[in-house]
Amino acid sequence: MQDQSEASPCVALDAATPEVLGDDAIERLRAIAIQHGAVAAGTRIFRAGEPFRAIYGVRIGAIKAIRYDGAGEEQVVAFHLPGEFFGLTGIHSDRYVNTAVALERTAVCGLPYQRLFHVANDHPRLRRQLMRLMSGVILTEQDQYAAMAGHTADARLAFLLLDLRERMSRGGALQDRLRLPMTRAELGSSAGLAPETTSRVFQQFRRRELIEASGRNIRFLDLAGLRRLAVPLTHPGDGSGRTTAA
Amino acid sequence: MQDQSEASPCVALDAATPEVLGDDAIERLRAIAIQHGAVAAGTRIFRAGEPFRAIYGVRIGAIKAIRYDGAGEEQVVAFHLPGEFFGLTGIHSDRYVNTAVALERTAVCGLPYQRLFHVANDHPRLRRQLMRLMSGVILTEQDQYAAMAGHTADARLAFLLLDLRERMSRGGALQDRLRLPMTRAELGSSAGLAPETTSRVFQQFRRRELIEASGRNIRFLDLAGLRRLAVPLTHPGDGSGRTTAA
DNA sequence: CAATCTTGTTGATCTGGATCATAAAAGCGT
DNA sequence: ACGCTTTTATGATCCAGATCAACAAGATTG
Repeated sequence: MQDQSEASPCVALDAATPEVLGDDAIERLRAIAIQHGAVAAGTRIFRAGEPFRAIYGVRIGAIKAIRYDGAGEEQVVAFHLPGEFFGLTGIHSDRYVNTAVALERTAVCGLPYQRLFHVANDHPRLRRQLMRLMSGVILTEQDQYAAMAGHTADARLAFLLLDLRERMSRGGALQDRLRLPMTRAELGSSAGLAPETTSRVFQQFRRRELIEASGRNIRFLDLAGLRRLAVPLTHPGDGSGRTTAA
Repeated sequence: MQDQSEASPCVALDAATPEVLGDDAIERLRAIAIQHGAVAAGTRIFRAGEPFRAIYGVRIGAIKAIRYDGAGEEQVVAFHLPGEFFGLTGIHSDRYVNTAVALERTAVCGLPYQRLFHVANDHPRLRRQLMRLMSGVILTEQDQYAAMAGHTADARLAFLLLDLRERMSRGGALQDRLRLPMTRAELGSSAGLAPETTSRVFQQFRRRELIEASGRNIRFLDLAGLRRLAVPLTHPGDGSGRTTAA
């Protein structure tokens, strides 16, 4: 458990700073958080059907949440990046409904739900933060849904790339280069597209000089062009004029 | 505000009975709940961008949550039926992100969020219930997403019909007849399909004798057949062997 | 460093569903 | 009951993307 990288500790519940939660809450969260060591790509954090115990935060790496579609075909439901939480559907069902798999060398931390709930009993601000967190997940989910339903392959992937770009540069300035943690097939699956289509759309983006891409390394060349292409997720009146999911 | 029909009062937070929450909590919830009178089809409960004040529960009727896609095209994000809550994305954003429109003569009740939160301060069980509620919404959203992404029009609509059937017979026994509160176009939009396609799939279902349908009145003739067709949402290990979203 | 396996690319073909167009029904207001 | 509007049905055409297939390029492993 050599935590040289203290990046995105579990305690930073959806960017909740000590000022937001108060020192005591942070302290107690730190006490119940289970910092798991880094695991290799392909490791399952939990499987669908297992009893629900804890919600998880990503510290470093990336997670995919998948389901097995009738014929055993894997379907990607969501990606989870550092600073984000997953496993929340378990609260309702008392079981995990998705299977969570590490996409690369990944470290997560667990917040046992019962204990988390107890801590929240003493900290109204933590309660508020939890509600915000869950609401944010609903929002992201809806954004995703709205962006995929009834739109072209280019629009979907442009949306996804811009979304990943925002989420992969948590806190820091937005990068114009990034290394995708997932395969084309996984990216496609999450957008309801065949792997071949995903690959072809990437080629198209390259030809149009919207991005550079060699393997999983992406470089954004023309953000405006991509945004024009992507499904515009207008959240009117939020003042920031932002277009992609938070 | 003549509430002759006390069906699905706002207080029954996701099927939370007095035994679950305790009498006092129920009492206080009742005190803050705002029972709105029935409104006509087409009435907007709130608009995207408006400041968030309350979450809403459907008492009677039905709601569609919509977004306006770039060109002003309306996209249905979700339907809300009696006993269900909506507007929860506002918690995160402090603004409503969807527009909520009554599909038919509809009565809703509002739970002002700040007050709800205050009540919850005194009632741990209500807090737990709220978390469950939000988690359940995330789950439903994901189910929807997984059911739509990368599946055929038949599969999507079969899923939707079965899902609506379950949700429209809250509590009571499942009906084999039901009256859809939405048009083909709205149904299609929520599944990412063109209205024409929706209509054609309905015809196909009729020919195959899976359903009877005259206008918005549906009669289920062959549930097993529909289920075979629909995207199977296996939630493994939940014991009930249920297939559609909760 | 081969040998193997996974991932990514590209081509050819085929089809499900969008789109365009038109007509028949339902609703609905008066 | 009568127009008027909205919704539903159905046909014809077209195209985006799935599917099948083959291969190139990285990764991984012994």
